[in-house]
Amino acid sequence: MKTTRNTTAKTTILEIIKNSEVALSHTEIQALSQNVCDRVTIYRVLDRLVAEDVIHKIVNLDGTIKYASCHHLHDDVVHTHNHIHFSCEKCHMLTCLENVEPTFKLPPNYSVREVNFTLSGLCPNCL
Amino acid sequence: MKTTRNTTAKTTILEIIKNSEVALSHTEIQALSQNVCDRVTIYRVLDRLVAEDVIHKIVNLDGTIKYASCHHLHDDVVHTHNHIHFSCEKCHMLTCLENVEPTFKLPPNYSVREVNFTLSGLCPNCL
DNA sequence: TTCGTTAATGCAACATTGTTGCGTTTAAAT
DNA sequence: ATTTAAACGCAACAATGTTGCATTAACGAA
Repeated sequence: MKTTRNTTAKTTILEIIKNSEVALSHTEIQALSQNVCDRVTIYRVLDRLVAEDVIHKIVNLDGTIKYASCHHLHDDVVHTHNHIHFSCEKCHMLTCLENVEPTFKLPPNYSVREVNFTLSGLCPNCL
Repeated sequence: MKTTRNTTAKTTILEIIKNSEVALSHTEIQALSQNVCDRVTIYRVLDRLVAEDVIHKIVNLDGTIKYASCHHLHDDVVHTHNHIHFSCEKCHMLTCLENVEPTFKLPPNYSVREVNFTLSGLCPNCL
C-alpha cells in the first residue's frame, strides 16, 4: 500500500494554510513559504493535501484556484464542501461561510453531487 | 465617442456561441471557428461581447472560463447573471438554468453584488 | 542506530492560457 | 471615394500548471 510522509514542505504549507483566515492561491502560498521548497513541490503537496481531505480547493469568481483548510466541526457528520464562499471585491479575500446553507429548486432529471456557491461584494471589513 | 464595428470575426464567434447549447471556452470556440481569425482576436472579441452584454462569462467548477449568450427573455426586466449553472461531470457541458433562483441566508455586514452558483453532477442526458 | 525501500523533492523542459505592443487592415460614417 | 480609428495579425512575453528523471530523505524494520 501507498504510505504518506510528513515532510518539512508539507508541514510548512499546511501551517500556512491553517494560519490563514482566508483561502490562499498557489502563488500566495509560494510567497509566504519563503523558498521552503520548489514551486513544483507546492503543486504536488497541495494535490496530496486535497486528496487526504485535509484542505479543500475552491475556484474563485475570477477563475483563480484557492486552498483552505477543512474545518471538521462535527466528526459524526459527513464532511461536505457544500457551503458558501464569499469573495470580497475590494480586498480580494476569499472566506468560507461554514454555517450558511443555500437552498434552491431544480428542474427534474438533474442529479446534483457537488455545490459551488460563491458570492461577491463587500466583506464586513471593507463595508 | 467609441463606436463598435461588426466584423466577420465578431459575427462568426457570436454565431458559434448562440448556436451552442452549452457554454464554450476560448479553446473550444477557437476549434469551432476554423481559423476565421487569430487566437488573440478571439480573446478581444470575447471581451468586447461581454462588455456589450451580448454574452456572459462563467467560471466553471474546474476553473476554466466559459462563455454563453445572454437570453434577455423579458426586456422590461433588468438582466442579471445571477442564476444557476450546471456542470455535468460526465459530458462536461455547462448549461444555464435560467429560471432557477437560489435562496440563501447570510451573516450580517456582508454586501452581495454578484452571485455565482454552479452545481455539478449528472445532466438529464447522462443520467 | 543503522539500513533499505520508496515517497517526495529539485531541476529542467515543456504545455497551456492569457496579455501587450505595434504596424497594418478594414468597417462605416462623411 | 475619402477618411479615421476600431479591429486585426503577428511576435513576443508572462503567468500558471505539468511531466520526466535523477537525487534526497522519511520512516519502518533489522
